[in-house]
Amino acid sequence: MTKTRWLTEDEQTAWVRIAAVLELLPGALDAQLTRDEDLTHFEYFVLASLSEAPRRTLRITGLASMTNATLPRLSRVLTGLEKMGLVERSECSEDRRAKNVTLTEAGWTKVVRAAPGHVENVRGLVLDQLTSEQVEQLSTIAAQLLKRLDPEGRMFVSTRG
Amino acid sequence: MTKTRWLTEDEQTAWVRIAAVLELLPGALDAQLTRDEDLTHFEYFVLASLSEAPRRTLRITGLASMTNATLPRLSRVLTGLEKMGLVERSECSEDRRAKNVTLTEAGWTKVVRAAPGHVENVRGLVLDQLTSEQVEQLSTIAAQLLKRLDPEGRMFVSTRG
DNA sequence: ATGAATAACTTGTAGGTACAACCAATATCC
DNA sequence: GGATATTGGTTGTACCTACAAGTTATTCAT
Repeated sequence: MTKTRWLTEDEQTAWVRIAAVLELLPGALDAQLTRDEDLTHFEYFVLASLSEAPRRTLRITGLASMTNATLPRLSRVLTGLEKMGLVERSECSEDRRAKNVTLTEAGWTKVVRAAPGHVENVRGLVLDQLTSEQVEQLSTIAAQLLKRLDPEGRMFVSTRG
Repeated sequence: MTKTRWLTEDEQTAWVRIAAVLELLPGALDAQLTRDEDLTHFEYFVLASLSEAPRRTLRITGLASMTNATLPRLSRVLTGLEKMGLVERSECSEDRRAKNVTLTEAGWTKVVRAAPGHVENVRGLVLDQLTSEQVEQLSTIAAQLLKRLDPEGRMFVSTRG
């Protein structure tokens, strides 16, 4: 138990700002999607992840890992998406304990329909608020933080394998 | 309805990383506080906000605005904190509709006790992962984003009035 | 083989948050 | 000064998420 290294004034200011962004940005992302597409950001992320997977299909455990969801949480979200007709569960031929989830045609249509508004929102809230140099800086910073937050790179799938 | 400006490859990479940080960092902040102090990050933030207020007292509406909480949410969280003996409600003399919340002595002790671990965590997860130049960059970037996310500066109280 | 440990999901239950409805007090308007 | 609108806060209800327990299938040791 060593002595606490308190924050300098600049660090304090930086952290207050960062914490505020962490508090506000997720809500702003959710708001647009629920308003326009009746999807939470998490549901959208699930659908988008499936849409990029080979055959638009993933194992449930794999999807949970990629989306940082617990298995119970994902299980229930999938049930909801299944009721909306956006995804389908099916047996996994390789491991009979496991199940696959597939994006249905309606699910694919939904993602395609939702993507432009979401992208506009991301631009409006973040990318267009910054210079391209700042976007570059933020990208580097985020990558740096993820070394600690996600050492195994669970949240990065095929992208730059 | 104009044509969508899709993300460039660099923007895409940046956004995937940012979204991952948004997903993972709040959980990591919560985890330490609930493990070590049995407080959610939001509860800690409420207590910390009170601890910095004059007379350690605030109007409930003001506190809700500062913490980006809805009134119902804050009301219930305060009930919980009150049951733990960390805060107290009292009548507001200026407006009899309103109520004040005050940090109790036990609440003050709790914040003082919780702060070092929380600060260490913030250092370990964020500040110490970056160069001081990057912290500076991130601070500027966050300020830039808050112009849009929090145009009235609700989440900034006395700090640099 | 057969029994123990583990893995992939699902479901029971509890706690948290949002939206809407509610009550009390103040401000407004004629 | 009395009806109406607005503000401050709490509570009812519904949904969502977490933790723990349960179910079925696989693996591994003997």
